[in-house]
Amino acid sequence: MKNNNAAVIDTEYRATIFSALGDPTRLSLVTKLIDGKSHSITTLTTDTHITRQAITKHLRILENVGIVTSIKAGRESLYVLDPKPLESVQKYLAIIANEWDRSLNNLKAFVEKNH
Amino acid sequence: MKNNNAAVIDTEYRATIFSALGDPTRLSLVTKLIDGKSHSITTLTTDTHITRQAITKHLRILENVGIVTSIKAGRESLYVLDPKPLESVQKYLAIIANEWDRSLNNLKAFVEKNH
DNA sequence: CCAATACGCAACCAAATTGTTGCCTATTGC
DNA sequence: GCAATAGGCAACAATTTGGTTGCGTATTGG
Repeated sequence: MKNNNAAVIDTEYRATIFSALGDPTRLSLVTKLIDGKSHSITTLTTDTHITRQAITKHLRILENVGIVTSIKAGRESLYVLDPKPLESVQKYLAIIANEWDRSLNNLKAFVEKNH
Repeated sequence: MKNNNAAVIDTEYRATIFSALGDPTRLSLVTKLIDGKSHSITTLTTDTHITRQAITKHLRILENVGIVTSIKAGRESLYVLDPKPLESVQKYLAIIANEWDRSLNNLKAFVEKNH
């Protein structure tokens, strides 16, 4: 195998999650949705300086990567957080931190062994 | 206070970190740097389908948000990972997951109390 | 019942992103 | 010493992003 394909796919997937979180508007939408309740688009637009349509686009981006889900309720579209993708990348970042410590310890051991 | 200002600043900061991670090329650069060692730009460009200049731009983006640091060594520019910003957003995501659980428990308690 | 509310769709725009190429300078090792 | 190596800078192009406005449809509550 020229390149670990599963790892590449994971990288692509995680990048889409990070990318979805990489916008202040979307990140504050996520924050608003932490309460576990469902919120309509209009509700999520209040206290915001941008238009409902812009918020709608951001919500679609979050929905496309699975960070939120939506259901129609009458004339409203209700959005709820789904933390699974967030947990996924959270664990990934935790692993990086662990790997980092391991790498530093290995370097330290190497240096001490050869001093 | 119309809006929690510190929270907004944090949101902006975290969004820049997530945005830096929100690109497959940059995410794989981070992966290559987990070994704790320093890597030159040319080294980081091998096994990549894009040019050295493109890699340089990505490294600058990572450097601007503090995920990597660079030092000049002769004719080389050596890059090293700095996991602090990653730990910062990792903890943030962990908090979201916790808040989520708390919110769901509160909802459950509310429903049970009023059934 | 009908005005107000909630939202979708599409066109459009400016700015940012991602990549390229060309060229130049500095460093190194044979 | 000089060719090869490492990388910086700038200009350019294509695509994506983040936002707007205009307008249409569906639902609702008084």
